[in-house]
Amino acid sequence: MKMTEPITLSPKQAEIRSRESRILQLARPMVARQGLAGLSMEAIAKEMAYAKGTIYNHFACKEEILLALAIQANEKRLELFMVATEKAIRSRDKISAIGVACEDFRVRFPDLFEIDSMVRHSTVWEKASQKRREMMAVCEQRCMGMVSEIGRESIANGDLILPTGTGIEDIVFGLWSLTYGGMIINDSSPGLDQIGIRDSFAAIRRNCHALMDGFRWQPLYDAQADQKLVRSVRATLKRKVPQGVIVTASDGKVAERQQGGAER
Amino acid sequence: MKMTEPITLSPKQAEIRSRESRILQLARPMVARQGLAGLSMEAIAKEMAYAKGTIYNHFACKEEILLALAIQANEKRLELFMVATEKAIRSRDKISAIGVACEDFRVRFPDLFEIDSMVRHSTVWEKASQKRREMMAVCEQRCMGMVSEIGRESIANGDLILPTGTGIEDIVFGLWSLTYGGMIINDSSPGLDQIGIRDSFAAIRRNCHALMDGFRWQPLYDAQADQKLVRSVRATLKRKVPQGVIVTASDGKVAERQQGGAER
DNA sequence: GTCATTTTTGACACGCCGTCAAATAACACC
DNA sequence: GGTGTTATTTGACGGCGTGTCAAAAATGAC
Repeated sequence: MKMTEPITLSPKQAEIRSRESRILQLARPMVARQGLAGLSMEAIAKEMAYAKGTIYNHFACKEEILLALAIQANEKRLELFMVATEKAIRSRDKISAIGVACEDFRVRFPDLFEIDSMVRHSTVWEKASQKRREMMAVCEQRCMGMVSEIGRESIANGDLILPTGTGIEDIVFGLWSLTYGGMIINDSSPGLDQIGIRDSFAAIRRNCHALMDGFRWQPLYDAQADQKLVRSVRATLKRKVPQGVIVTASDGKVAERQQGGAER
Repeated sequence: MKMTEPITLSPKQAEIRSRESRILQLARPMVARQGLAGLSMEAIAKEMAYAKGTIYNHFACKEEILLALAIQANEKRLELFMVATEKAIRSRDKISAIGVACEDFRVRFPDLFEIDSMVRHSTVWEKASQKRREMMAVCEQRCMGMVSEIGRESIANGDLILPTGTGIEDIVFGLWSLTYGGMIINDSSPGLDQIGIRDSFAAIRRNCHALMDGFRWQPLYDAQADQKLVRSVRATLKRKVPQGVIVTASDGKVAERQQGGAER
């Protein structure tokens, strides 16, 4: 029978723990290059000079690894959300700041963005373990919840008045659809810019504002003010969140590993 | 050396042609069930009682089959667009009608919807042949183009005045992102309705209207009028487009095969 | 009926998944 | 250090699938 967690880790235990994140580190570029098919348990084992079985001790299948990476992705995204909203005062500005954070995430962690979207396919989702699915769900709720909270703030101080039959979640859902959907379409629609979309991020941002304007969420869109805010949030993100990877062990503990950040 | 296309097909030629669509018919449910991984050239060959090599004569790889199905999907969607807009008079109503057509497509051809989104992944897209990719791009442009055209109509008669720096394509892109993104998120976000989204289609529709309202696209949203329109379009679609599959041979010829339609 | 051309066939080489009994390493206690 | 127990690692194995290609079979023109 297994006792409760020991206070100190034996050297062996520690080695096993660290292996977990090494696997994820190796897996990430594989997935980025070739999708789920490019992620090979065999290849990971060979690369790490372990037998295949050892890798399977950590993750029961490819999909588990993918989900673990997706969880990292959402943690990173949430981190960006936090940093982005720090300085904003009016609620609607906070929403805009989160939009910029989404762009930033997409640009600076394209592989994580991709992984996050892969995980949504039922064929992946269904193969992963209950436990990890729940962890993922929690991550997602935290992101959504943060935006909803800002919305409620806006309602409380009178900046937003909901039409009857519409909840703040519906609007959050809309902003999210617009942002996420726009990015997916932009990545995958051949000749979209040919049709007239030069800067798809700008278009997405503009559309989010139109959506909020449509609900008369105050203060209404002002091109100049928006541009200023976008620039400021981008600068903040660049300064406070250097390139990096959050490595999460399966037990939920988190370790940070910086890759290219100039500052500590 | 090959001559130009003969006017009449030899029996053998005809058999080969028809095999093409039989393959697609078989492939469709496979993909629907298990995604790309569930689509097996081997299984198709076995099912059809041909050798594997024969299947490879038609499609160089799984991805080719998937793309062929995606093309069918887009043809079907365009058909729904056409039918849906038939009766609308005001441009903005036509846009709403297309939104309803998107819902209808999602509901009645969920497998095609899924296939369409699978094809967007770079790992699939890149493996398919140039030729088929172009066919797909054309299909997509036709759908987009139809919506843009309606937008231009609105501008021409004064129902919509674009802000400077915004093109009609940007708004179309927004509507599309909202609709497509919303459906994807709805399918894949665990516990979205738990958070408060009961009827995601209604939410998407409402958000599309908010987006248009945000651009002051006339006539502005009116819940009653909208509900009436939605019902009417749904009825029209059900009547004029019974369940069916468009089967397209690789040469672009089209054959229709009805599955469950009561009327011819 | 003959022969050139087109089409089909299925064995083959390869790669990967996930399993599991046996081998090895770690540890706890004397 | 020795010994027995438990935890971990190993890699061969069966299964499934891809994509190829030389040989076999079918087709059709004369």
